Formats: sequence, C-alpha cells, structure tokens
Amino acid sequence: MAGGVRARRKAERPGEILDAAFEEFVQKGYAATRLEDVAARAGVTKGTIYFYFENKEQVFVAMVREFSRPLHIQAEEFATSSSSTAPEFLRAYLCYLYRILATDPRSREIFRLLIAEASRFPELIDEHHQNFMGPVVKRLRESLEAGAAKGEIRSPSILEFPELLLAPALSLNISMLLFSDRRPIDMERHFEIAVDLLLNGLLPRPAGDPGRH
Amino acid sequence: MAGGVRARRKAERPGEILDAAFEEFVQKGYAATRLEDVAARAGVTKGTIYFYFENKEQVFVAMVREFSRPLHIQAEEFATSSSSTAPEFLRAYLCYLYRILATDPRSREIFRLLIAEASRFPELIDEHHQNFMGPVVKRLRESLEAGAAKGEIRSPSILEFPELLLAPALSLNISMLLFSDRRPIDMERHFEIAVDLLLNGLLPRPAGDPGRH
Amino acid sequence: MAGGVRARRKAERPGEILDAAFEEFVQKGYAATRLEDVAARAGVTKGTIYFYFENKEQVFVAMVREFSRPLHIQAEEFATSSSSTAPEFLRAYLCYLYRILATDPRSREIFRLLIAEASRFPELIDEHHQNFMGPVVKRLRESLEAGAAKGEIRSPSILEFPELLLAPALSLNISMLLFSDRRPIDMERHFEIAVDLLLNGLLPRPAGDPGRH
Amino acid sequence: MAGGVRARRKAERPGEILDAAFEEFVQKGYAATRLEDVAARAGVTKGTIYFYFENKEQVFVAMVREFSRPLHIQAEEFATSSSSTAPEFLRAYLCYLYRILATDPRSREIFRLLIAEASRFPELIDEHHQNFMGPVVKRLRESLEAGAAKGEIRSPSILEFPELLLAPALSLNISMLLFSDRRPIDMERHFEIAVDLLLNGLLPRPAGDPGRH
DNA sequence: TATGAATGAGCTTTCATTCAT
DNA sequence: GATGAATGAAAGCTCATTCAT
Repeated sequence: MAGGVRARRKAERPGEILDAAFEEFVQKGYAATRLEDVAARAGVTKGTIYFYFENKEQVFVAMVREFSRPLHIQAEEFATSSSSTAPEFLRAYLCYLYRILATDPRSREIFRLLIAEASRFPELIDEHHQNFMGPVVKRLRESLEAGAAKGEIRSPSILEFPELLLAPALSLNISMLLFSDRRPIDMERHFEIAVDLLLNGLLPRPAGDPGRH
Repeated sequence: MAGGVRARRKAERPGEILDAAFEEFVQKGYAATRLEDVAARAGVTKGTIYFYFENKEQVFVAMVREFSRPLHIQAEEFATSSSSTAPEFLRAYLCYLYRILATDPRSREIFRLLIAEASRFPELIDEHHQNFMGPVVKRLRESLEAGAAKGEIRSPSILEFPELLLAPALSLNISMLLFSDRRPIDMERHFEIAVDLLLNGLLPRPAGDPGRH
Repeated sequence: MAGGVRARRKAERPGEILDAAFEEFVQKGYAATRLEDVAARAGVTKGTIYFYFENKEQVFVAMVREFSRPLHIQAEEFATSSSSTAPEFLRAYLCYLYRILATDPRSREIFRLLIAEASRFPELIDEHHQNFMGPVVKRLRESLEAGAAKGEIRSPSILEFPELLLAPALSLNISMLLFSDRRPIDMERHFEIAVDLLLNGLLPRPAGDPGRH
Repeated sequence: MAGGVRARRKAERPGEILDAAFEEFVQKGYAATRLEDVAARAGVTKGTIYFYFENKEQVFVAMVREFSRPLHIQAEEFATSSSSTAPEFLRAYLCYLYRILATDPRSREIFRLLIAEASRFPELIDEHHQNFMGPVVKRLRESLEAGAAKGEIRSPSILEFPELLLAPALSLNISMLLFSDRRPIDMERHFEIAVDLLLNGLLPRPAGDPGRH
C-alpha cells in the first residue's frame, strides 16, 4: 500500500522528535537548547514540531513524560511485587535503584534533567514524585515495616526516612554528572559496597558477634 | 572624611552585585537569569555590572567562587584537624557535611547550582573538586584507614568509595531541591538516622550483641 | 501559479537586502550603519537579515562582492580584449576606468567604501586586487610593452608603475567624495583633459625634437 | 619650583590627547575608536578628555585641525613663494605634494582619514578645501597661466582641472592604504616617473610637431 | 584639574513562534 | 501534514557621556 510507509512515518514523528529532544536537552539543558537543533536532529523542520507540540515547554514536558514512563511502570510493578525477607528485598531494591539512577543512561539523564530544571517545571517534579518516588518509598516503607515486625530490622527509625536507601544511587548519579569523564567508576563494585554499608554499617561487632550469615 | 561614603560604596559594589547574582541565579538558573534583574536587585544598572565583570559567565563564576570560599576554607581546616577515634570523627564529619550540603542555605544553593550547571562550567566543577571534594575525601580516607588499622572499621572496602558517606547529606540536598515546599523535613532527625544507618547498618545483630552505645 | 509570488519574493530577498545595505553603508559607513535601517529599507525586519546572512560583517562583505562582480567581469573581459595601437587602447582603457571609478554611481561608491573600510576588511581588498586591479594592471602593462616595442611609447619607465594611468580617474573619484555637492564636475571634459595630459604631457617639445632617442 | 612640572604637564595635556587620538583614529577609524583607548594611550582617564574637549566629535575635529595646521601653513607659503619657469615650479610642486600625500606619515594619514570620514565631517572637508586645496590649486593655476602665457605649457585646457597634477600623489596614497603591506613601493622612483609622465606625456612626437595648435 | 564609577541609550544577535503556501 | 521564510520581543554587551569626589 502506497500510504503505508508514510502513515507509519507520520505515526512515528512525535516519537522521533522526542528522541531528538532528549539528546539535545540532556546535552545543553532546557534554556540553551534550540528547537531548531531538535528539529534538525529529528530530520524535520521547526514548523513540524509546532504541529505536534504546543511550544518548547510542552516538548520538554512530553519528552520527560515519555522517557519517565518505563520508570513509572517499573515502580508500579515493584510496588506490587511479592516480597521476601527484608534483607533480600532490600538488596534487590537497591539494585533496581542503581539501574534507574546510575546505570541505565536514559533514566540517569532524565533524573539529572529533573534536578537541573526542577524550579522551572514543578509540575514535572510533582508527577515524578507521584508516579515514581511515591510508590517506591511506599513499597520501601512497607517492606521495612514488615521487616521491623519480624525483627529483621535493627532500628525502626529508618521508617521516618526510607528514601535514605536511595542515597548511594543518587550520590553515584550526581558524581557521574559532576566528574563524568574525569574518572571511570566501577558501578558494580560501588553497588556492592553501598549495600554492605547500608545493611551492615561501618562499625564492627563486638567479639563473638557473628553478624548475620 | 570626604571620600568615605563613596569609597566604601565602591569597595562594596562587586560584593553587592554578587549577592544579587546569587539570588537571581539560584532562583532562575544560569540561562534564565537576566543581568538586568541582577543589576536591579543590586541597586545599580546593567552597565555597572560590566564595569566590574567581563560578562555574564564571569559574573556567575565569580559568584560561585565567592560563595564557595568559606566551604573551601572549612574543608581545608577539616583536612588538617586533629582526629579522634573513627566513630567520633565520622559523626562530626557527617554533621559538617549536613551543614554544608543541606542546612546552610548559601552552601546548599551553591551546591545545587553546581549540579544544575555542571556541563556549562566544567572548570568550576574542577575547582570544587580540587578545593572541597578532594580534601574532604582525602581526610575521610585517612580516617577510615586509621580506623581500619585499629579495627574500628568493619569492612575496609569502604575505602574504595569514601564519598559514600556524603550520600545521605547529598540526598537530602536533592530532596529539598525537588520537593522543597511540599513537605518540611526535620533535618536534625534526618542526620541522626543517617548516622545510625551508616555506622550500624540496617540489620540487627544476633542475640547478645550489644552493638555499640 | 500559487507559490509563484512567494517563491519569487524569496529568491529576491537577499538581493533586496544587499541593495538596501549598499545604500545605507554608502551613506553612513560600516560602523555607523544600523542593520535595522537596512532591514527597514529592504522592507523586512531585522530578523530576516539574519536568516540570509551570518552577521553584519557578512552583509557588508556579501554586498561588496555582489556589487563588485560586474567590475571583475569587465576587468576580465578587458584583460582578454583584442588590442589595437597603444594610443587607441589607452584612450579606450582610460574611458573604461573613468566609468568604473567616477561615472557609474554603483562602482564609484563601492570603490569609496573599499578605501574607507580598507583596514577592517583586508580580505575584500585582497579580492579586489586579485579580481580587478591585478588583471587591469596586467593588461595595461602588456599594452604598454607592446607599444614600447613598436616605438609608440616615449618613455618605457612607465612600465614600472602602469597604475599611474588610473590616477586621474581615482583622483576624480576622491574629489567627488570630498566635494560631492559643492561643485559639479564635467566628467566628460575631465576625461578628455586627463587623456591629453597623460598621452601628450604638459610641456611643448622644442622644434625638431623627435621626442625619442 | 614644585608647580613647574605640573603646569607644564597641564599645558601639554591637550596635545598629548590629540597625539593619542591621532594614532587611534588612524588605526581604527572614527566610529570604531573608543575614547577610553585614546585616554589610555595618552596616559589619562576618560574623564580628562571631557575636561578638554566637548565630545568625541570635537576630539576628532581638533585632532584633524592640529595635524592639518602644518599643511595649511606650508600651502600658504607655497601660494606666496616666488615662481620660476613653469617646468621648474611644477617639479618642485609635485615634490611637495608627494611629501604631503604619500611620504610624510602624519600628513598621509590625515588625508586618508579625511577621505574615509568625509561624509560625517563635511565642515572638516570645507576647512581642508579652504586652507589647503584652495591655495594649492590657486597657486597652481597661476603658475600654469603664467607658463601658458610664456608658451611653456602645451595645452592650456589643463587650467580647467589644475588638480589633475595631484592625481599621481593621491593615487600613491590610496595604493599605500589599500595594498600597504603587500608590496613595497619605491616612492622616489614613483615620483620621477610621474613627473616625467605629466610633463612630457606618454607618446612620442612626430618630427616637426610644434606641440601646440 | 583629574578621576573613574555609574549611567542608559543603542546596537547586534538570538530564537521561539507564526503562517502562507 | 510539512515547510521555512519572516517576525519581533528579548537579552547581552558597548561606550559616549556625566558627575560626585
């Protein structure tokens, strides 16, 4: 069919524009990105962008939403996933957070953009909080509560700030943003050490303490 | 004295401009800040800014340097401060980091700006790394090494990423950036819980383990 | 045809802008010309100029090139035109130079601009030298050489500075620049007298003087 | 005496400023010259210039007047100098014009500035015409007339445009402006050839040609 | 006299946005 | 649907000019 290719093209246009927008916004930030460069990268002209999106802000918002969706879905899935013992779950959970915040380039960059442009796009932050941070912290709290009830958690005060468990992954993300090319980081190792630190702490146990297997 | 008022004025002008620049850049980010607004806030006109600074970039750079100086001095002092036992030092150290990254408004905002504008001002990041991050991590590593030698540290692998100890403070900074007004945070409590988490970990000790008081 | 008017418009825009630029630059010089005035004269807005040209310098350069082209073409043609006897050719040649430098308003003004803005646009001078002055002087020298060989030229030392033959036309150009409106000049007459002066000199020959060795 | 140096300084200030202005205006042209650079070169500050001169225009005007004065005086002297035979006078005259227009750097540059900025400073052109061009052309015409009466001049029509005799010197000036660095010019030789060309012309005379109708 | 901080009008340049085709 | 020429509101920056000291 003659119109097939064209129709498919047409259906894909917005996505191609958002892909291009992602690259440009990540590279230069919101204000310094020119819609003309986005268009060029997407292989269209400026006018075409305005056919699909209201204005520059909406391109940014749509792009962030588009690239955040997988995160939101995963967060949702995690929130309803079957739990196991607290230590096991927490390990799996931290692993997931590392992937989102530090390992997977797409997610990592989206997070950076949110941090950098937070004050200009409060509604995006709200969405992110509602769709990602909220479920994640909620699920985290439930697990910690369950663990605390079973005596698997040493100090239940962590329930006041469950997001502290995100800190290492977040910290790694920021480090990569700041010192990106300057020194390579072994993320696998970073993860292992962070898990060990959070679960078992820095200080040794008194003699005779086997810790936990 | 005849020239007193004017001379004093003049000597203070650059500082007043940088104060105004701080407010504006923090509020709107680098690109969205208009130098005219900075001037108005400083009580001068555009031209005056160009009398003291080469261009917008240099205003930003000078401002970040100006507001980073206390940090750099503190970091240097810390790096040469007398140590005590590892647990004691680490607690004091985390307290210091909380003040820098989350509690003191000036330092906190400077840190955010560095994060947000990192890619546009790599030389500022380099400076910050050299003057703040570097000494801090160095001092941290030394303390951890000393502690490990004395058996005060459980797992010496933390020496591979001493900056993990910054993670809670950094995380709090980001949280306040993202969700600032949405919910108030008890930073004192956050600090206590983070210290407890890092030093003693999440998981309980087997029966008979007194941990450490 | 639907797109006709617009397409034609578009194709003509750069030319219209350069026409307007010519008028403004000639009237006020490079530095004192405002691109906004050029735009207004061309019936467009400032932004349109930047759609077709990189910046003010490039507008100037493009304009000079555009208006120099006919000169360069003519110079090239002259350089390859069939010669006749030296006196005949030189007369025709001086006539041509008068047209370029003094009579034709476009060429005359371009020459003035080159003189006035020479230090800011050395590359334009280079081009002009290569495309106009070069061929002209070359052709001139050939003719003088041929004439000298045939004994039609009295003193062959003119070959060291063939451009001396341009002097009257150049001088007239400058006079018109300096005293433009103040007194009208009969250019036809100026030409005749200059030709007579150059070809036959001021002084009478003594009786029986053959004028050549 | 303490005030001596200072008083002398003071008396010299305007001259020093004009010297500096000369260098800057010659180098960059009127519009592109910053009064601040003039001040710096003169070893004073911007404000000082405004103490001695009304504004930028007046600095330029005063400078041109200052540097034109020797020319005007010389022109006046020439206008009243004792004449000799036309050929002798004309040779001396052309020599003088070469010095003014091409050889002496100060005069040469002033002439260029007048050419370049003619349209912005018509009153300077008027002055120059009245004080220099006028007397020179007048004196020239008188000499030519005397020569013609004595039969020393071949074709009296030169009296219609006596300034044609300036053409070689003017042409050399422009050449040096346009192609200054590109090739060195032997000005002595240029002068000799120009004199020969003007006085005796390019073409040989047929035997028995009386040279005047 | 001389200074130089301060001004502000004015210029170049950018770019999101529009719209006739 | 898509184009890209055209717009015009900003914004950065310059610099002649002023004036309190």
